[in-house]
Amino acid sequence: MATIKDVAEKAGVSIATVSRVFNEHVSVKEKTRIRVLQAAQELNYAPNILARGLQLKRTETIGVILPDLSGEFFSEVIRGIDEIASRRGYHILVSSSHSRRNEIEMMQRMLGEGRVDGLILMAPLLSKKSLPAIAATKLPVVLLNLSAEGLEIDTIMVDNFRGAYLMTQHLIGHGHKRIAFIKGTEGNFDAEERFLGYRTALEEEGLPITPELVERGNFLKQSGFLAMTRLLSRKLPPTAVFASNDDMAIGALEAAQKSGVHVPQDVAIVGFDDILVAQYVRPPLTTVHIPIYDLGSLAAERIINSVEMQGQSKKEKIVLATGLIIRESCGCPAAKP
Amino acid sequence: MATIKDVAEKAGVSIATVSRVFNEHVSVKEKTRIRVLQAAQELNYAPNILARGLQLKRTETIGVILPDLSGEFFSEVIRGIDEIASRRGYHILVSSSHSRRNEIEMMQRMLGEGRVDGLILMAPLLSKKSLPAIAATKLPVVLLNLSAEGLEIDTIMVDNFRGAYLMTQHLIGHGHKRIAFIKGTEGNFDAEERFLGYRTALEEEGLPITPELVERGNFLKQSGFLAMTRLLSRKLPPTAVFASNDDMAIGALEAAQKSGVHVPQDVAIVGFDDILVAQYVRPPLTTVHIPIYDLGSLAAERIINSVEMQGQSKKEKIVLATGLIIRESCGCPAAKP
DNA sequence: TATTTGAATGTAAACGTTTTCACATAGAAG
DNA sequence: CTTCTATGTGAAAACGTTTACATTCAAATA
Repeated sequence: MATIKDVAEKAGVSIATVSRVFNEHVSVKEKTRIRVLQAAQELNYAPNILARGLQLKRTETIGVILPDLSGEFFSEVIRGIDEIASRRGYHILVSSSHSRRNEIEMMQRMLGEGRVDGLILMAPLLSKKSLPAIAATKLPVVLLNLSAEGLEIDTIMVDNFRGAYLMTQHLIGHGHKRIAFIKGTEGNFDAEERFLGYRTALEEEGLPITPELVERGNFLKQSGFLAMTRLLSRKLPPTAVFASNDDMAIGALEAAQKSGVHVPQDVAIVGFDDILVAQYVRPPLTTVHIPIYDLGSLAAERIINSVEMQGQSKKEKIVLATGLIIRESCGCPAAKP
Repeated sequence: MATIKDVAEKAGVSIATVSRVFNEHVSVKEKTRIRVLQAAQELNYAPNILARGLQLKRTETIGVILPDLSGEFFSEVIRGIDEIASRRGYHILVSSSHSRRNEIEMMQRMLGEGRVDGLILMAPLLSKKSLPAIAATKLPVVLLNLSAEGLEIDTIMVDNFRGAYLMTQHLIGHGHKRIAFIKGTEGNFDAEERFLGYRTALEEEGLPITPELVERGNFLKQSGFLAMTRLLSRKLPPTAVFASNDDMAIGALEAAQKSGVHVPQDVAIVGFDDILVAQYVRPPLTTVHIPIYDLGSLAAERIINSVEMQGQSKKEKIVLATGLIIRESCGCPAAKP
């Protein structure tokens, strides 16, 4: 690869001048500017980003740590991030963390290595204890779907609580009294918020929270299937089931169909996330919509602003609204989108 | 951030020694090793990757350029890449190109800037003319789904031709004589291969290729819908429709249902890709399965090997097998997976 | 003409590493 | 007591940039 030195030599100038040309400095004569550009062109020169980054302490790269790279959810988030990042001239360095220990460690590494200018961190398993460490970092960080109450950290969240609350109310509105809940991964922030929404709605309506109607799950389809199977075997099975995400809801749907239980006639099933498949499944799934793409694009927007203001930007807590998507699996007559 | 110098000072050694400790050099006394590690720990030191990369001319990062970041397809590819990359200690730098000009330019930049050790390039719009430039690069490149016949470039492809060929034969086996085809994006490599498979099968069976049964499309659902609408308005409509991908097939399905045409009784519809939704749609879509995840993981495997052998590795052309997934939309009686 | 000014360019230090080479120390061999 | 050989460590160059400061040179001013 050609270096700035080669270009300087070929153009008969010093490396300083070449640098100035490439950084669009004012004081360089038009004639030499052209000569340098010409030489650079011929040598196929591109400034080495590492050397530049070392000098400037900027890399024009933002790191993204996500819990998992599979599934539609995360691809949407990445799409949102990438769209904004590339529009503003940034690159993105993606990593997926697979465990709790991993999350922290990757974060530390990314921040310490000087590889990225800022970090978008979606770490639903992160414990509250590690948050102060994040707040203390010099590098800008945006937290996705994780509360950092009272700390100086940018966060963007989805209104899990409200979504779950509204959905539960909707089911109650249908006249259901025995509404089961399939929880998400233990310790996962979103999972807890959603459960809270469910509980609160029940309490407000004066309905009991029956432990035998609250099942464990881990956000995977399979666990929804199993949870539903257990629910159906109860002496008094539920008349409605609220799964913490669509994948589990679809698993539950399959379990019901396998047992000859009709949805929504015998039991209503609803989910959360509004993934693409939700509308193709039979019956189409009533669910809570999350603005996934916006989650990513907003995060990118904020982190880049923060980077360009050198961390002087005011920290914000943004909560994105969720909304019910009424389809057929809750027992409503077929509704148009 | 703490630098190697700070650590050296704190530990009372030279920076060379610190460096040796972190690179697991042999000749450093156990006692000083511990002392250095201790100091590093206390200062929360992590080697600056830019400085190291500048010196070593390695970044342990591989670049990934994909045509678009939306949709299940690309998220699967990325997942495959990331899985292998992180297992082998590499990071991935993701970019999506939105146009043909973009593709080339991004590639050039990534390669020139020293940012990545190797590049995984999925650029279905890349013209053949730019391939020699790629072959000439020092940095390892793996091409995804793009033929580089006769050139010294690693490529990994999916057997589009065979998949389309088999699927067409399958439809012929059902007794169809008027089989329509909805093409993919003009100039897209996959699109062309698939069309070729369709044509070849028809020719071999002595069936005519009727121009009025070959419709344009662009791989988006909407275009499948429109193409199907046009097909249904023909004097002699097709009895089977083969869409170049599942998204368009699903669009076609919706068009048929909207016109009151029954699938598969009145017309069979099949797709290509085997995306997740394909199995949830009614009727479940018969399609061609592509090992998407493997495409990514194999690419990562190869590029990293290539990087670690400093480009001395033998270039290979790998073709991944595709296979029919028979569901109900082709008229076969419900088949178990 | 001699001096000042300002624009254009060059010189060299700095960024944080790795690594070659040289050096110091200590024990082994003569 | 010298000389030799390991063994561990340090000094300094190199990687490719940016930029503060120094220099040059021509035009403007006195």
